[in-house]
Amino acid sequence: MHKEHNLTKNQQIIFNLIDKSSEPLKAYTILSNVQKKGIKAPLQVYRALDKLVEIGKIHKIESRNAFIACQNSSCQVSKATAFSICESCEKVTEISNSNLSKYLSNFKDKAGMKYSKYNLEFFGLCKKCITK
Amino acid sequence: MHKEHNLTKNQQIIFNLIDKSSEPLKAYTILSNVQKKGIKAPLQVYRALDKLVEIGKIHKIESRNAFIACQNSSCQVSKATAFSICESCEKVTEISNSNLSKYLSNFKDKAGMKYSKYNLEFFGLCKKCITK
DNA sequence: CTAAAAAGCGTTATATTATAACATATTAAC
DNA sequence: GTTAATATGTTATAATATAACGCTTTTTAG
Repeated sequence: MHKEHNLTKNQQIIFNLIDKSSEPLKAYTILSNVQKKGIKAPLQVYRALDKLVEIGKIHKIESRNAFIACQNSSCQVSKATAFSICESCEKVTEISNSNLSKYLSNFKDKAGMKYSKYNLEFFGLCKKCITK
Repeated sequence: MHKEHNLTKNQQIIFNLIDKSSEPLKAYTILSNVQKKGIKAPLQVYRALDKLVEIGKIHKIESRNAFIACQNSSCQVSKATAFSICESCEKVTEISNSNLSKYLSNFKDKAGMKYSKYNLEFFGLCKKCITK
């Protein structure tokens, strides 16, 4: 079992929005969607995002500057993340593959660097978009 | 053999700067360093960067919004990139490991997506920083 | 060759993403 | 119940990136 994080009000509002979204959300999209709930400033959004990323409830898709909810119950802290990104429809899916994560977590480069984290983004066309 | 790209003046100026740098450079750092050479506006920098990325002469480190020269003669088009990033000194190295690239290029996820590209960033502490 | 297409350039303005700084409030730990 | 840590609200601003326009140069195909 992992530590339960009791989200604060702002964190909960923002997590709920991201969690129910079918696509990654950008910070200012989030802002415009939560203004009716009293979150008025970018910084309020970024602070909540920072915390949610830190505790692994959401992930940042670096190539898109957007955020999605963690779809992988085992990555409570986001130290090993992999995503597939459709370059046509922009659908993003978190990849949960123990073979892949094992391979990458054990990867050693020749420079002798000690890795504590990785992020992998695959790009291509999803099934739907291939046939278009 | 791959296609030789003749860089234009702006592209060459900017590539030279990135290539001789020991660390990833940000767009506005680049701008301030090439103003004496007549490149005055952000867009001139971004256009050159876009092209240099497209032809594989440089790569963007997504987590840092910064650019480094390709250190891997075989990746003329940047479709398969991997980097190690030291979270202490911010040193970035391009990983050139045929086992890794083979593994990732052949990776198939269960969603049946066809991948044409990937980018992997490892984070940790480099040898120097571990002992500090 | 040479005309047409493609790529690049220079410039101004502006959009988008993210953080600094400061005062106050809430929560958790002892 | 005081203290330390975390979170909040707010204003301002920094940092990153693109839109739109007109013009020039280079490449390509006939």
